[in-house]
Amino acid sequence: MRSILFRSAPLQREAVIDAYAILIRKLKEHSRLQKEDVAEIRGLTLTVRDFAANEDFVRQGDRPKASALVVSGLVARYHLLRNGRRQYLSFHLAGDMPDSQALFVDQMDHSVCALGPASVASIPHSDLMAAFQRRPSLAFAIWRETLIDAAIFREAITNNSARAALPRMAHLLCEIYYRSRASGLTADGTCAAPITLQQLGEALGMALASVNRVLPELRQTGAGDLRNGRIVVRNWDKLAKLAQFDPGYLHLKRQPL
Amino acid sequence: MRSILFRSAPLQREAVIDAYAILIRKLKEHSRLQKEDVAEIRGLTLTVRDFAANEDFVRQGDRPKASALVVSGLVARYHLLRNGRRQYLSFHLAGDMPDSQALFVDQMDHSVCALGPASVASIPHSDLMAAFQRRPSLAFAIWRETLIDAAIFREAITNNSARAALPRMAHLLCEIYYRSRASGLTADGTCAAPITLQQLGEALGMALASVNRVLPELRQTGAGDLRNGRIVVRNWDKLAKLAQFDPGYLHLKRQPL
DNA sequence: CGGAATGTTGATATGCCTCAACTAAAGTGG
DNA sequence: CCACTTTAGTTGAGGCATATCAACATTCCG
Repeated sequence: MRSILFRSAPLQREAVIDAYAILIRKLKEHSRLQKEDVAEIRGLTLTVRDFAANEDFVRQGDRPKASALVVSGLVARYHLLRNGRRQYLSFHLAGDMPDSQALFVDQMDHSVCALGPASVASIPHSDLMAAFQRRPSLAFAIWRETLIDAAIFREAITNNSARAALPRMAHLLCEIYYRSRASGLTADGTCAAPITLQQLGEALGMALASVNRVLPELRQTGAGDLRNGRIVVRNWDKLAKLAQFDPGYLHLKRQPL
Repeated sequence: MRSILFRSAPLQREAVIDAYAILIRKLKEHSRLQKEDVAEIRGLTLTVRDFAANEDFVRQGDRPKASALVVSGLVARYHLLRNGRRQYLSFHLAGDMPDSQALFVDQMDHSVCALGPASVASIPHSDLMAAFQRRPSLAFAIWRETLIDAAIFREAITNNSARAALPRMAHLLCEIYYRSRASGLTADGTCAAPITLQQLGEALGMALASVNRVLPELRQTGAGDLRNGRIVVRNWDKLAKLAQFDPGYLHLKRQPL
């Protein structure tokens, strides 16, 4: 857990500037921001830190005094069960605030970790609360963000409870790809998704062996794939149909795909 | 769908007064309310309606202009799948606001229905937004409410993905009972839960036949039961242990059970 | 270069689903 | 109020999807 503050100054400035822009961009995906809102965001104190793959930055039971903002990389929330098993709950891209709930709920009921190497900014709750007082519309934008999170959780309940292995896996790939695309993180029908097969199983409620049977099956359909830490979409319509994927629940601006 | 407005006046007044008290009580379960917050709540326009069992009051695709507040009875959120199957997502007791997300997310991605007969109050979004402007702390209390909802969704992901049938069912009973108790809705170790076995299966991602095998199995442990639309807790410690139930995620004030 | 993490594949077991037939209860209309 | 219809609950037989266990290949990383 190295803080970027210990790096060379130019790099730090660059990273911090990016972080503001990334948050602004993300909130604009679903909310209208006035100039004043943007100004408030730029007034927030951001401290960017780099994390290695599999490093936790929030743990179940913590009482954080700051909220995280993903600047780059992929992070995930997960429950830790008694038997040591993990249940991954959601994945978060650049611009996401994977622990914004800690603003109003004292104790973390889950952990958050980096999946691959990731940069995460930390924003003091006090800064956010002060900004909310001055600009309620900024609070509403972040509230909306947490509500979309909830919609993603709901979809995960349905996905893991009501869909067979293949469509279930396809649905998760659709979701990550669609959200990546909305955030401008895709290229050539691919996006980064540094998820191991073990983790994929722990997200979908499947055994590792099953993941290793279903993923090649999905590959063979020619619709899409997950390989070398990247999602590859070969035929979006086919993949979405296979997954019964309807992006409405993401509440993003509709865009052709 | 009969509006209580068509009933005799005294009944209406009684119901409306109850509804305010119920919301105030509920928010106090996790948030501190100042006198001014309570006054704002009492200034909201509430319209109470009665619903029959299985009646929807919000539908997937709707763009509601008012938020619902459960006054009595049990309601549930659910996804409707292409094949007509339902996936129940969460259950809501008196005091809950099962569609508060509609305040900031335009279109409903799920439906809400009454499970048994239920009374539900409707609060115009405009009223709520105006109250939020005057009392940000009230907005934060309701925000917190939506964040606890999200925690319940997360737990459902874990429950339906990582637990076998018996503990899974036990966990849901624990949750509903624990929340009922926090809201003062239990008596003699029982609480109302007008859920059919079919619906129980559609909440837990289990086939009806499986529910009909696992429920008697749970009954035989002597820990708890669901019968005639009521949850019966015979041995809380045993039930909670069986379910691996840890109420932390509900973020309520801890209370001995 | 060695060890750990990740990915692959096969054999076997089993929990849960599907299908089906039936009972019991509840609600409805004559 | 009773016959009828519908909904809810029960139970059995059989099959299949997915878990579990195990051995091994591969890649990553220090």
